[in-house]
Amino acid sequence: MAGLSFDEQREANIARNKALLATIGLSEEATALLPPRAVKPPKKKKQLQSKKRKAPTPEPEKDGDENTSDAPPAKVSRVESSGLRRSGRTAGKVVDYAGDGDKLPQGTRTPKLLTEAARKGATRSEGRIPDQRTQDPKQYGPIPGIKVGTWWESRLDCSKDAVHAPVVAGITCGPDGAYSVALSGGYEDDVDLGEGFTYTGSGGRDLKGTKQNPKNLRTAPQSSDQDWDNPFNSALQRSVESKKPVRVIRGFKLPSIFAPAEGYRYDGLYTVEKAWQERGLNAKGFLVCKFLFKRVAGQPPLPRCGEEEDENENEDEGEDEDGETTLEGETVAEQEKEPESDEETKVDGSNDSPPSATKNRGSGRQRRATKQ
DNA sequence: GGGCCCGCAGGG
DNA sequence: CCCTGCGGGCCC
Repeated sequence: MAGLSFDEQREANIARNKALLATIGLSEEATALLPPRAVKPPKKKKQLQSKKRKAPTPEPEKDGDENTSDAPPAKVSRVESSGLRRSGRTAGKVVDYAGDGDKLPQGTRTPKLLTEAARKGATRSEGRIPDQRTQDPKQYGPIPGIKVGTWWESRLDCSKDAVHAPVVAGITCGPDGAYSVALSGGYEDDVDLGEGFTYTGSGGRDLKGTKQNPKNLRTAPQSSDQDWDNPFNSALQRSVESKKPVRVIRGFKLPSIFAPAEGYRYDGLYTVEKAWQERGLNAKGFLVCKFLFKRVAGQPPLPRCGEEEDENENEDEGEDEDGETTLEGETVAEQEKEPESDEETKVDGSNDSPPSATKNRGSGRQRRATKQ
């Protein structure tokens, strides 16, 4: 297996990944049916580029300022507020979360509920992201108060909500498997069918460059084999055995119709069905660790492309597409305590009313295709 | 639009 | 304390 061209190798890998997805009942055809608008017509790019940022505080850092959390509950809508952009490094620099001293006691930490907006089920995270983490990301299953479909502008915001702690890393390790993973592109032979996907592990990247050309990067192209000694990969391997659910977030860079147009979105819980190794799409064909994920049944349907939560508030239980009588009731486990609603009839997410979004942002993010 | 630092959170 | 990791902004 050395004579394959890049494209041939790519096709072979994708075919293999799809075949594995088929073993858990997922096919591309089924995926194509789901939404009315699977294929996205070319859209006209709208400005949307500027990352409006919630106004931090006029004063970069002021000592006094105790408990910043009492911020305005309302806030609402992600008003662009025109200018005002996250001035990265040069500006304030010291962002100092945790405000003054008061580091979390680590062991025992008062839960401290999220803001009203969060509990109410805001699909957007604006205005309610805590300055410092209020919940423990090192727990399996859903994060209390964070609904499926919650969206963040950045990985750091997602981290603050404890859904996926690392800011760069894609996998969070735990004793009985990974707590969470992030799908953000980066590997061309990963296949995302929404209800399931294949995922590539960590390691084998040349972050420090070469001796002659030293670098200090956070991500880089594959330069060696990935192995199971890698703590991230082994964690996902344990997930296969433990069957513990893994929180999944999809990022805007993911080349998939299930990727959010912007930012990062919590897509609920998945289980890792299988772990294996295969040749990656590297010129040298380095080995990569791969994993087969399957979405836990009974969760809100995944939005496609630009359609986040739309207005479809309660679409009743019209058992549409894939839903097909799954519902298992308690199968979803503690997805949330809602004893009254016997059926899944929309557990959470989906409802809510988008403040102003209306998201037309189709953001065409074309399918890969590069790398000819 | 690509290259390049550099901050953040976790683990060893 | 050092290193790693599917970010992200800035500069070129």
